[in-house]
Amino acid sequence: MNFGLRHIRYFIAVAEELHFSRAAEKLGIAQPALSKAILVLENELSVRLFHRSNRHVQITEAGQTFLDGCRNAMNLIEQSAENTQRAHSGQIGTLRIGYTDNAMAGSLPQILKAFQDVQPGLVLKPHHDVSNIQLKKLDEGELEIGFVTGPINRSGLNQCLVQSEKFVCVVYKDHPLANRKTVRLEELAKQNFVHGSSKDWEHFHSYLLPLCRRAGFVPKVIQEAFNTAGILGLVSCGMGITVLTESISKSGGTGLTVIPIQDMSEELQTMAIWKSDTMDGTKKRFVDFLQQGNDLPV
Amino acid sequence: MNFGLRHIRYFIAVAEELHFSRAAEKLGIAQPALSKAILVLENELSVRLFHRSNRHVQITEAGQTFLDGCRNAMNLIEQSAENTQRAHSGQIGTLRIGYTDNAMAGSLPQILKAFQDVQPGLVLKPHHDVSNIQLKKLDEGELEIGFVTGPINRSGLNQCLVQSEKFVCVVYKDHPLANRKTVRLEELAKQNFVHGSSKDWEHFHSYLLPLCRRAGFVPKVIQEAFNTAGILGLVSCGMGITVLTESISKSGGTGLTVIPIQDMSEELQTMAIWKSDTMDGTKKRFVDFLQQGNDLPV
DNA sequence: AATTCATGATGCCATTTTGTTATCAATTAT
DNA sequence: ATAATTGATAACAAAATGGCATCATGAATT
Repeated sequence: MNFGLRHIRYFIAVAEELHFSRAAEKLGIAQPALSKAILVLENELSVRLFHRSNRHVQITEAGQTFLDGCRNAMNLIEQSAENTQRAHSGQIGTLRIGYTDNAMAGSLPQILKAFQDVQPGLVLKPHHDVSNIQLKKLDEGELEIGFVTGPINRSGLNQCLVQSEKFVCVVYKDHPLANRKTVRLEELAKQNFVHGSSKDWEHFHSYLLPLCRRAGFVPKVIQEAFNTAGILGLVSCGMGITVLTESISKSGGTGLTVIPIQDMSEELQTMAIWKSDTMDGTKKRFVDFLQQGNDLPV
Repeated sequence: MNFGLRHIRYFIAVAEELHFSRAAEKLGIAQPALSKAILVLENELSVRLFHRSNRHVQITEAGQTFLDGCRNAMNLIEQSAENTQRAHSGQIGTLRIGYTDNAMAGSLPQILKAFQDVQPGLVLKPHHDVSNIQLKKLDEGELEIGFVTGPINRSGLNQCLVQSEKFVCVVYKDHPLANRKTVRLEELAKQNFVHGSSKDWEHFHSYLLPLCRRAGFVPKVIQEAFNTAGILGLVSCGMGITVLTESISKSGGTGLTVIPIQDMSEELQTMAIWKSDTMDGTKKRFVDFLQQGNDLPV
């Protein structure tokens, strides 16, 4: 098997014309070159592909078999080269996108929808993961884009602000604070907190806890849940209160009261984040779409 | 699209190893040659296929797309080359075989069955045609093998005797001759004959008529039919008599009597026949199988 | 029968492609 | 800081491909 695409192209031409001189002309080469190329191919396969008399050329049965295969292969390769170029320019492809509860409760759905409208050739595969896991998956190439709680300070990653939300206090509707218009953070010092589990929510906590510490207390956590729905469920049945962000706290359903936190200027930022090397076409398209001007390289 | 199978092979190797030096070693070439080949491929496609840092090589998304296509194409080509060789050696393929009523009523079914048993990879496609048409189709490459009434005297065709049968007289069961043990050919001079239509049966007649002429008469044809079944049908309902061969006259069913013809040494020969150029593998196998020693080249 | 014609094969040389060795440049590990 | 790893580059060698002139053969023409 030591022939090339060139031989295959020539073979197809001869099979189509059944005439060496004409096929050679069509290929833009001289007839002897074509004769030689076909001979090489025949030797390589140890198969006679054409019956040639000096009057007529006809394809052998084996030649016909080979022709079918060659036609398919050539189409496949051409098609594939085209797809490759489209994948390169980002017209087709797959984008694995990580998201947090915060991102999905906020502006991510609209972003994905809008992007799909502009780039219908791309398949988006969203994966729900907390920020830490997303960072790991980005590193290991299991995600192209993450939507995480930020900002992140890590080299090799670029990011872009997607949303910024105030923290709010969520209590069950019979709670003493339930009818307050606002609370101050330090008022929560003696409350029982429901939190996300330490391991998975470490990232979120790393933004919230310093603020509590600044307000002079460490939250008294009496219960942990694995996700937002779990936290809000525990809150609504009276286990305690929690602090989340505006948009996500809306998803809790009845039995809950959301109270703005007074004098708290810090917001929880959700960032799109991606590896700055390996900028493939699809990723580039998505990032360009996101940025529309407001890049924040690390 | 000006790259070759070589580039594709190299690309697959690099994609598998994700390491130029190792891939080169595996391919049995030096690393710079491989680097250059991949660069050529990338330029040709205008697509970066690998992200290379000095420490790691990873495939791009576009590269992955191309890899899939290349793998398929390579498999296809390798598979196809193999099939081509098998087709050449006659292990696989198709054989279009023409046959006359005589051949099919005689030994052809056993021949085809026996050949299929020995060469299960070959597809046999039998076509019912009178000898003339078969010869034309052989010429035009629409048949590989014909089973015709012979012998044939034509250059470029080889043949091989398959069966040789006595002529017999077929009459309806109430016919005056019906209870005779044998007849002589000249006794049929005054009988009404049912024949095959002149055009299609010309070939059969060209063997039978000279024998009648030698016996001193020209058959009085009162009815023509298109095929053997038609002839025997007309005979059985009393339209006349006919002369056919032993085996085929057995297929006529009731109402008919078959009478050997006395003192008639000539027999109707059925020959396998094929073009002597264009000896493809499948045809060669079939011919070798048929001959088992007794070739009759023209 | 002799001649011409059509057509694929062959020999020889030029050009292009492919490959090798030595070396560089950049990055990581020690 | 130094050594090691690894892909890219340069210069040259080998192999492949292509072109031109010519040959060989069988068919068509005279």
